[in-house]
Amino acid sequence: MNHNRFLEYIKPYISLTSEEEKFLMTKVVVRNYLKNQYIVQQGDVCKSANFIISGCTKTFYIDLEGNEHVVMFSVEDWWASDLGSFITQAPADFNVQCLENTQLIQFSYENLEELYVQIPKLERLFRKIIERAFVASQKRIIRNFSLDAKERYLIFKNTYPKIDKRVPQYLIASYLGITKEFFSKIKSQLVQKE
Amino acid sequence: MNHNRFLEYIKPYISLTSEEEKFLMTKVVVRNYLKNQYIVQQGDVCKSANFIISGCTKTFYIDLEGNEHVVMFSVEDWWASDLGSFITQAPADFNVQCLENTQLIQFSYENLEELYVQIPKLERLFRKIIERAFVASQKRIIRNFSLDAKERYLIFKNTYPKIDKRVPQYLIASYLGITKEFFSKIKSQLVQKE
DNA sequence: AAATTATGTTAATCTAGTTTAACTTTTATT
DNA sequence: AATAAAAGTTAAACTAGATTAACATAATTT
Repeated sequence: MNHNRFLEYIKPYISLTSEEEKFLMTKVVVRNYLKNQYIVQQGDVCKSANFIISGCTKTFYIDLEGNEHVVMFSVEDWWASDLGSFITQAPADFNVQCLENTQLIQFSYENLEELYVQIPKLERLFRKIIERAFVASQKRIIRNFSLDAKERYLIFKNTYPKIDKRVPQYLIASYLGITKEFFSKIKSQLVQKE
Repeated sequence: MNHNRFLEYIKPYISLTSEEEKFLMTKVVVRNYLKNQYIVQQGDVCKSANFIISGCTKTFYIDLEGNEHVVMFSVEDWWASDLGSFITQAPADFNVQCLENTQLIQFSYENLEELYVQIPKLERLFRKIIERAFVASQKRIIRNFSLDAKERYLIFKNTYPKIDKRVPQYLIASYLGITKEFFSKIKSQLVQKE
């Protein structure tokens, strides 16, 4: 029944027969992680594509100075993997860590390759998912260049109101590319205006 | 013969029979643009996926203050489209303009959909291409947050030495997210160190 | 309930990068 | 060849955001 969430998720993209759905289910693993556990560690190979059934993760990078930079947050119906590491099976640049207890559906690299062969429609599914992710990523680059931190925060808050309330504020600051101190300043300015 | 460049390009990803190659060729158009011409205009729908045979383009965004922000450069063997507009067939956020006379292979939206049906391997091809593009885009976001402008420029110069020499410097500044004046300062600092 | 530890705020000082403006060099156009 | 337009440089004044540091308020752990 935990698979259902994934099967619902893919319906707007492709339709599978019930046999295909059953076969797919035999090729995935449902796994539970506790808050603060790592799903992927920088330097290790990301062995599975992870779909979130419940919970919340941060994907982040520790730079050479030891500073943490949040690349993305993932919640229900989204993915939490180091895709670069997964597709090349090379060491990960990013960490993925649980911000809450999190339940995942995991596609191992080998099983997903097999699924692509057995159910070619899945190529289409993942093509479409990644197309959208790429477009969002490009737009974020542009926003980072053309908007100041306050504007970026307002867009974030509007786009992901649940995440804004759900994760520690210093991680949102990191996602926005600013320090927690400056983020604090921005928020107090926004409160005063109301 | 202009198709050959594309057929070579896809070989690392998928292998097509010669019938498939021929069919594919009937579904694309080769088109020539002059320097400064627009392939895609912000506000219009991006009607085709464009593969560059020769030439060079910039993909850019004009913000509300009228400032230009370069999202990417594209040269031979790369793509020059507003993918977000193409996949949704909604108005483009970005412009794509030729920096040189440019020859393209164009896949119209309808023809590409048909190609996906007739040659399902193409789903795999485009999945893999976009996976890589997404990974590169994520890494760029992180670099923009964790490195200063000088470091970003050195990485750009190393990664795309040809582009560095091929396009106007003020566009590279825009791609790096800095002003042309500050870019000029950085470069003179780098020259002095040698 | 006390004590840690994690998270959040405020304010002073500092800096990477912007803005403005004047100037130089290169490239296109007549 | 002359002129205009586009691209690139330099320098002074300025600002968004970083840094440092001290403090405040949750949230956990003992």
